[in-house]
Parts: sequence; structure tokens; C-alpha cells
Amino acid sequence: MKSTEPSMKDVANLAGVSTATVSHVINDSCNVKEETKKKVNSAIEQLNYKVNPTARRLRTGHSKIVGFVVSNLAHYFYQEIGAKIEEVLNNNGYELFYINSHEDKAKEIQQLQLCKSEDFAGVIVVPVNEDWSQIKDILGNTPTVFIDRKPKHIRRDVVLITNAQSSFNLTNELITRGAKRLAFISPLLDTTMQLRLDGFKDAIMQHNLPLDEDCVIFTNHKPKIYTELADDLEWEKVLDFVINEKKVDCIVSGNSLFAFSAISYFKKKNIKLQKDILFGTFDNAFWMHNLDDQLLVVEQNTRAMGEKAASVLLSRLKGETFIYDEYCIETKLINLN
Amino acid sequence: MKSTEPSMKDVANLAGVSTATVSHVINDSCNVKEETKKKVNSAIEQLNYKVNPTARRLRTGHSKIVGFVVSNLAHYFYQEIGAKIEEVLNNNGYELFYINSHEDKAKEIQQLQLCKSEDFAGVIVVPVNEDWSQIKDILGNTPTVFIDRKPKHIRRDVVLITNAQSSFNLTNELITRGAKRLAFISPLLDTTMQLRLDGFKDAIMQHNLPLDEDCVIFTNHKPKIYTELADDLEWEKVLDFVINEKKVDCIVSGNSLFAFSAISYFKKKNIKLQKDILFGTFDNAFWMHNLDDQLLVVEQNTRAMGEKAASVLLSRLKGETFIYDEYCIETKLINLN
DNA sequence: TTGTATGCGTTATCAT
DNA sequence: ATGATAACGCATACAA
Repeated sequence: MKSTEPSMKDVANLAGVSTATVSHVINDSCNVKEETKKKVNSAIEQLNYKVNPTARRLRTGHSKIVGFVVSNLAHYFYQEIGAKIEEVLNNNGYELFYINSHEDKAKEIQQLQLCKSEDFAGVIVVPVNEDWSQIKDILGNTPTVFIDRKPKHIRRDVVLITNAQSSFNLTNELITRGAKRLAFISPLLDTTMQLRLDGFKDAIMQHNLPLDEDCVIFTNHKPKIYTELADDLEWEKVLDFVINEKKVDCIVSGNSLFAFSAISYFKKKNIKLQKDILFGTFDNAFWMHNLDDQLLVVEQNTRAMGEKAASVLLSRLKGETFIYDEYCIETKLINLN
Repeated sequence: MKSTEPSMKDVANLAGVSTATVSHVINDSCNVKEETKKKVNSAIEQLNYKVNPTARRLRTGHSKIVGFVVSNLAHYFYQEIGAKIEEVLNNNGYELFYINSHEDKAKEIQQLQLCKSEDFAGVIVVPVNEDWSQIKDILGNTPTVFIDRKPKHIRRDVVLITNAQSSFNLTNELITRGAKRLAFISPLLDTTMQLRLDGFKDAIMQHNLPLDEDCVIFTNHKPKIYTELADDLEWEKVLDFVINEKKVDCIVSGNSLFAFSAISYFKKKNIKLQKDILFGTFDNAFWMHNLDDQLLVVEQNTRAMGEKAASVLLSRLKGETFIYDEYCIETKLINLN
């Protein structure tokens, strides 16, 4: 058991050619005679030679690795997106490493620096930082695609859903079902959530319903693991407030994390969804399917999102040039249970 | 905007020393005069110099990166473990990359080769392959810790839960509650599941209850995303069989993936858990907390598991030598809802 | 068509 | 205490 891997030199020696020729065979960067090609390939096989990606990277300055830097990897939604991204990238010779920024701005910056210094071919980012004026230089010209959130002060490809429109549709449906006094609640307010809020407000306005700004609530809840979201005291206070004091008859939830807390609250208080209170939320999360409650949800097409992000990145990796654009994926309004 | 990063040579030039000295300052591998150290450090600051990990890796043969190769990254359970691993490793100067093997044996092998060729400092693996006789050479002497599953034909550190004991306790409790005819059901049968099955059988034997081998069922279900697990036809057949034909009064579920399908089934058939049928399962999954059903679950201490895996790996990374051992983390039997 | 030679940015050996 | 230099494994410009 030798501890060191065979190098190109070993292959060259065995095949009786120079390392340059071996390199040319591997990358077919030159016309190599069929016969020598055979010799080299058989030597490669015989030694079980693998190119050393570190050396190659040092020389060329780039790798075949893409980083998927995610604000919260535990969010199942991103797993679905990631699986699709990985599939597309794998089919094109790239590997995907998942990196969890844990909704931590400083950590995200550090991880992006790592992606850069590791010469990743490109990155797909669910950004935590909103303002990228200070950050954009970190990645230099590393191809970058944002997904799910659009940061400010940087122009890159972005894959989103039709946030405002979807939120409008959701709210509109709830109003059609009789909602008169609506609340919009979500954890942190980012650009995506702002768009959802816009759609929410538009729908209310167009139905000439009152908009109570006190019922638009964002906490700056640090992301917790789901198991801590149930019985969350902060959310309880918020929900007590809008339901008992503000007497809302409908709650629109900005994402499935809040939805989880809210459903936990409703269960504890024995409030029946859609009967005692109207409720709609973003995300068609898997765990909603086993609930007894009826749910109205905005289903995001995670496969389409992942597919789009990966294919745009691939185009960039190939060196194609085209305007940085915003790709919006359609959603579907769905009744569960 | 220069496109190339400053190198050690730039720092050396600015500080008026040689690259060797700069290297010595950075790694304090030599006694460097305090004064020159100052000069070098200020040059580093001035140029915003960062060492190139690729070059360092090529030279030294190892990096500060650990790979967490997971059989199914979408499984929330592994996210909790991973978060703890990451915390411990970060505190010791290592970065964690998550890699999803998607329960695909060939893919896992390829990814392990990648970890090796990328000179990862070490890896923590939830293994998909059971037989490592052919695989163990891939990682060479890269420190490796297995978690959650113990592969065969390789001796390494392994972090598990007390599988057999926990399963015994779970089954025992269900029998105490009146179970007479029990089924054990799970997706794929791996070494971990075998231990859980052992505990299940032990409990049944010791209570002198009949053990019907037809009611021990493993399918070779490929892992699906959760959203596909509800309304899963294969599971429906299995459950119809044990309930209607075998007339079992109790089902023990090997993990939360099957539990999800089973609960979906019970809901559809309007079967009330613990009333119409006794039900216990491994995993205290977050989504169980919002169900109306009462659940008896084996809670795995994910933080302890992650903590142990990371700290053992760190010891290996430091070069400590000690026997490859099996670390078993205690579980807790819990009533939900 | 193939080989020679150089450099990518480090670290490490050996002088000085 | 510091510097010159070789080597890590590969890709490439250029020569042959």
C-alpha cells in the first residue's frame, strides 16, 4: 500500500511519453496520434491514475465544483431546490457542495470568501446579507446566481418566484372566502417578504378593505430548528395580539416556518383553521399533508427554480454573455386536506 | 480592480523580506524577530493578503475542510446532527461542506473519491454502502468517522445510538400498553435497522408473545422526497396487509420516513393512533408536534451524536492514536401530543 | 505529432 | 534569524 497517488509523471514513464503528451490526452488539447493515445490511456488504467484536482486548480485557477450557499439548509424547501440543482450540474460534470450559512451574515461572508479562495467554478446563493455593496467584490468574477432572495446593490442573475403576484392571489382568495380583517405575519423582513407584503396590500386595497398596519408583523426571530418553533412564546404573543385584540378573521403567513408555529398555536387554542379563522401561507411543506387542518398554500415549483438556477449558472460557466436577469417562476394556489 | 489576488511574493516585496520569512510568520514555523513579524503583518494587512489554500494544499497535502457525506441530506435529523458538527469544527478552525449521496451507492463512492482527491482533512459519513471491503482504500488514511450506520468490513470510529436497547424499550412499552400482535416496518434494512429489529424481537420473546416473521417488513424503497411519501401505494399495500390480514394491534416504525407514510395512511383510513392501533416509532421529528395523533417516539440526541462525531474526528485530526471504537448515545422514550 | 521548459503559490530544506 | 531554492502535480507556450 503506497501512500502517494500516482502522478502524471508516473503515467508518462509507463507509457514512454512526456507528461505534456499525457496532459494533452487527458484534456485532448492537441491532436495526439491514436496509437500513443492508446498507450497513455492504458497506462492510466493500469496505474489507476486520477488527475490531482488541486494541482490542476492551482494551474488553471478554477475547479469543477459549485457551492450552494444556503441561508438555512435545514429548510426542506431548499433541499428540494438543491436536489434539482445537483442533478443538472452533475449531468454537466460539476459537483455540488452544500454550505449552510445559518442566516448569519458574517458567516455567509466568510463562506463566500472560502468559495472564492477554493476557486469554485461558481456559486448559487440564498443570500442572508441584503446589502451586497460591500460583499460583491469578494466573489470577483466567479459566476454567481441568487435564488429565492434578491440582494441589493449587486447585479447578477436571480431566480425568484412571482412573489407579489402569488401573494396577491393568495390574499384575494382568502378575501373571496370572506376575510374582512387580515394580518400578514412572517419572520424576518427581506426583499422577498417585502414583495409578498406588497401583493397582500394590493389585494386588500382593491377590495376596499381596511389595512391595519399593526397587523403587519415581522419579528426578527433568529431561525430556530423546527422543534423549537412549536410553543414559541414570542409567536404566541403576536398571535394573541392579532386575534384577541385586533380581532382579525384571517392570517396570511409569509412562509412555512411561521406557519408551523401558527398551526401549533391554533392547535393549542383549539382554533379550527378556515372555520374559526381563515389561514393561508406560502410553501407547500411536506409536513402539512398529515395535518387535520385544511390549508390554503402557495406551492413553489422547486424543481423549476433549481432547474433555472442551475442552467443559468451553466451558461455563465460556459462563458456565454447575456444580460443579468430576474427569472420569476410561477406558483400554484393549492388546497390541502 | 485587479483580477488576481496578491500572493506571498507581493507581501514579501512590500515587507522587504523573502517569501520564506512571510511563510514562517504566517505559520510561525520558525523564530522570527518581533520586528520583522510586525513588518510582514502590516504588509499582509495592507494588501489584504489571504493565503491561497489551493497552493498550500498542493504543497502540504491537506486542507482545513471536513466533508459531511450524508445518505439523505433532506432528512431533518441529519441537519440537526450537522449543525452540531459544524459548530464544533468551526470552533477548531475547520470548515464543513455538506455532500448529499442520495442513498446512491455509486454516488457515495464517487463523492468519497472527491473528498480524497480534494485533500479534505477528514470526513464524517452516514454510509450508504454496507460493505466497505472494496471502498475502504479510497479514503486512504483520511480520518473518517461513521455516524448513524455502521458499515461492514472496515474498522473506524462509529457513532450510533443504542439501537437495540432503544428498540427494546419502545417495544416493551407498547406491550405494556397491551400490544399482543406486533409488526416492525421500515424502509431499507441496514445494520442499524437490524439492531432495531433485534431489540424488537427480544422484547416480544421475553413477553412470550408470538413473533410473526411476515409482520417484519422492509421494502427497498428508494428514498423519496417527503411530499411523495404521503399516499404512497407500496406502503398502503403493506399496511393493509398487516392490519387487515395479519390483524396486528401494534406497529413499530423503524424511522420517521416510514412513520410519515404510516400516519398519512392512518389518517386516510380514519384509524386513531393508540386507540385503534398502538404505534411507536424512532425519531422525534419536528412535524410530529403538530399532529393530533398521540405518538410514542424514540428521541435521538442529535446534539450529542454530532458533538461526539466531531470531537472524535478532531482527535484523529490532531494525530492522537486510540482504538477505533463504537460510541453509543442514549435515547429517550417520549410521548408526543 | 510530441517534447522541453516554465510557472501557478505555497512549504520546507538547507544554507548563510 | 533570514534567504535562496527545490518541489508539490499539472497545463501550456513554444520548440522540435
